Amino acid sequence: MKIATWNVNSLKVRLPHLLDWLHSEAPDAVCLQELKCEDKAFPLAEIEAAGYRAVFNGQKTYNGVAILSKLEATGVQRDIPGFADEQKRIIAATIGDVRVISAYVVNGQAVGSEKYAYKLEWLAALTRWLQDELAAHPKLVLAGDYNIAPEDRDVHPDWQDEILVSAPERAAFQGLLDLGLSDAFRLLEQPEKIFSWWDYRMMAFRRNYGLRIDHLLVSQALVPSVARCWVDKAPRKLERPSDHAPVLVEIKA
DNA sequence: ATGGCCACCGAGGGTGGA
Repeated sequence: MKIATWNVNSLKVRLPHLLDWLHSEAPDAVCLQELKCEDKAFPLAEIEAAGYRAVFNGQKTYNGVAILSKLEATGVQRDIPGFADEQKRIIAATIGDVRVISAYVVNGQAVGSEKYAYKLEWLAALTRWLQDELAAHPKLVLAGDYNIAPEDRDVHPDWQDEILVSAPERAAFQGLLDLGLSDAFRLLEQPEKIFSWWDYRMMAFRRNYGLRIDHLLVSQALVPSVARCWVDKAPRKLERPSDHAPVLVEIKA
């Protein structure tokens, strides 16, 4: 089973890239973030024509998440239960025997800002909810744009901002790992300087000035089955790309 | 020179992203 996460930065703009990529990579499930479209504008017909079902939680202009899958998605949950939030950042569904969550973590803008406080509150609520999800679903993948680079090796050294790498953000990421989740990417040998996001400016992609902020966390029951985890840089090289590249994990049957 | 790009909304520049 191949599961992917991809912040598409506008589903409308990136739909041609997404459809081509679904055809070439044929993932079993894809978690999307930053749809930036309302549910009524979701391009369901095009995605179904590509051989995928879709569940989604969209909003106008900002945020928005979806899960595409070849098999039917059941037990769909939108948003974090008990956490009042206008922003559409979570959708969860069961595909086969795996619980899949597509998460778009708050960016936070700047350390100490109101948005930063919201980021930490949101992550705390996510972590509380994940305890219940893990208890109910031993096989679970928490996939998404975390807006956190977990370690220094996940950051190009020229990154000067505190946001995305601050100690409280990294502690929140560790809090998710402490639930019994593992960063699939770090379960395996990896090359150095692998990133999942590159700024549109400064020729950052060409220079590989990036951050690894898109992650696939897997529950303990899945750890022995993780065969491969990688970033697919190909879509980032296309004309008018998302600033994020998709990240994939291969899970043995 | 403390920006540079991209997408959004909406009709032009402000906001947000990371």
